[in-house]
Amino acid sequence: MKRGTLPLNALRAFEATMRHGQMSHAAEELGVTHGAVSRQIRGLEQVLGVPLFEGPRNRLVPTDAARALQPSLTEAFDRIETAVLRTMHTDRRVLDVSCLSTLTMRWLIPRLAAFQAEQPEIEVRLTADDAPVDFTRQRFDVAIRVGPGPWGAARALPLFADLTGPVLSPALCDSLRDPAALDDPAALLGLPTLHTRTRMSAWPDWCAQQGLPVPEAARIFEHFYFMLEAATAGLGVAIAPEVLVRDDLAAGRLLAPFGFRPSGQTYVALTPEQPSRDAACFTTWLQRIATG
Amino acid sequence: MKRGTLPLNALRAFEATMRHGQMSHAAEELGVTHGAVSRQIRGLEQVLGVPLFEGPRNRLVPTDAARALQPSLTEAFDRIETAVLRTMHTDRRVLDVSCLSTLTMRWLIPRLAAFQAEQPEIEVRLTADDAPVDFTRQRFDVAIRVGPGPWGAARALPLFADLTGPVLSPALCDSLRDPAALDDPAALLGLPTLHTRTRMSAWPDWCAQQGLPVPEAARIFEHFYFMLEAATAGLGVAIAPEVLVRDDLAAGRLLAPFGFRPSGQTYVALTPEQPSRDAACFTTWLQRIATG
DNA sequence: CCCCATATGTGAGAAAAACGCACATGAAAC
DNA sequence: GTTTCATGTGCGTTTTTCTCACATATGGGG
Repeated sequence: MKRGTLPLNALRAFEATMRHGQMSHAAEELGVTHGAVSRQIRGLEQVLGVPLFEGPRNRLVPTDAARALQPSLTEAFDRIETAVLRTMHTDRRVLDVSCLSTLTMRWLIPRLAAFQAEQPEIEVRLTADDAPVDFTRQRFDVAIRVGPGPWGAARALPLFADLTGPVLSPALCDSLRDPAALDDPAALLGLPTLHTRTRMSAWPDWCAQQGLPVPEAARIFEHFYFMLEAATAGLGVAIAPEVLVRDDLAAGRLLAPFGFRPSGQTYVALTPEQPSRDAACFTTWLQRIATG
Repeated sequence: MKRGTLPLNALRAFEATMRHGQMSHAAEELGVTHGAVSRQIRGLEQVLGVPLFEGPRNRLVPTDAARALQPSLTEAFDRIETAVLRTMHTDRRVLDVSCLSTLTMRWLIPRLAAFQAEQPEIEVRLTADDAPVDFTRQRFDVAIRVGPGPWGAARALPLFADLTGPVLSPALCDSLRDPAALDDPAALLGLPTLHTRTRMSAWPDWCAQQGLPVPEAARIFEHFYFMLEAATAGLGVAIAPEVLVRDDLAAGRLLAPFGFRPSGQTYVALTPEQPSRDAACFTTWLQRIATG
């Protein structure tokens, strides 16, 4: 059952349109398409029972009713926003961080306790994502991404280069018949090779680097960390970024007999051009542990 | 892609919960289940990054953050609602009329169709009430009241004098043993007498007029129109204003063997000193049908 | 201590709302 | 007449919100 209450989203779309003077600009502010705004406004006219805009399509003019309605709405939404922002920043300082999911799990989270110990009053809120980030439209303070760049209007702080190479478990390594095989990358092709849908080019790229034929995929995983778990379990060889397996290497859970090579991409911490103090604090800490 | 905007629905659920003191009541106001309100509030806590309620589940207590947030929200939503309602009534001409509930039911509503036929573009919105009306504080355009006057700053248009007298059903009338009894008002005291809490003085007043002793109350009703229904059903004799039984008399459902006498009070249509055109139109119509 | 009443919390699926995409349409400018 | 600009819209997808049914927590009363 639909509640008989105020169409708040439509009112917000209308108010933004009045403030900006046209639906397209309001759509930008709201992070939706102009079609969504258009529909909201027409729906609002149905509810209110009065037209809000008139005139030619490319130059809509607000009606008297619209002009009369807007000031109250603008003040109300301003008041709500102010109150909400005040509340959000009253209790705890929240830092919204968008990070690649595997990097989050395998590199960032294990180190995050150190940051929390240094800055206990900042709450880091992680969101797993790898889509392009637009700080004007999304409520993130920091985004960690990997790529060749450039990074648009965002401020990019390089963390570390993306180094990739084959990794396998010690048990799998021992299963190689000839111990001398570890001198020859081609020996790996005799083992099951693990792939992930999100990085299907990993093996072809590595093989091209080595001047080797591309092996037939032994297993394809939906998620990168599934593949890494499989590698750790000895199910095969995977091409992995060094940063994602650094802890496993250090712990002896994985071996990287042929090391890692630059993929041409870089891990970066992105912020708005004018980051908040907490965002700057966090990214400075990221750079520190990235080089440590 | 998710828009990074204020969670308006959640804020509204929260605000309603604060105003009502518990989620279940807020849910009633919003027309949803308590589960929906519960989820909205917990989601809002996630977004804001602060708890809004604490304490035992069956007696949640707002946090300081919640208390600080609510006033702005309440004012903002009130403002939005006021502005929206004002806009909705701009195009359609709405006339807010406050009227005695029994008069509304038994006299005004049966005649209202005639007014709508004459003025189809005016929507008459009725509110049953008998409290004193203050046009500077209440959003009424017209109020219909009965009393001795005076009527304060309001402009009062007299409609008709309040005439009261005993009424009973034909069946009850026939049950009187002596047909000549209808010449003697005292004969009525041999029948069950009906009273209403809101007009306990009706019978004493009438008896004083007739020089008769006050009868023992046979039945007392909470509402006037309940009493009138009982009289029509032959359960007893009631003292009624003529205007409220005019249609029943004309239809033969009730009899008034001893007629009606002025009670000293007058039915009036009240408006602000400067009534709107629609209010003037309506009160003119009221006077016309009152004398017709 | 048990039972009952009251109020919130939640899994899962359904319903509703909102949206994106791609294109259509109308009007003004050139 | 063409181009540009801005809104309008069909349709399918996504997201949000909700319901339902039950679970859980807590306090009060006997």
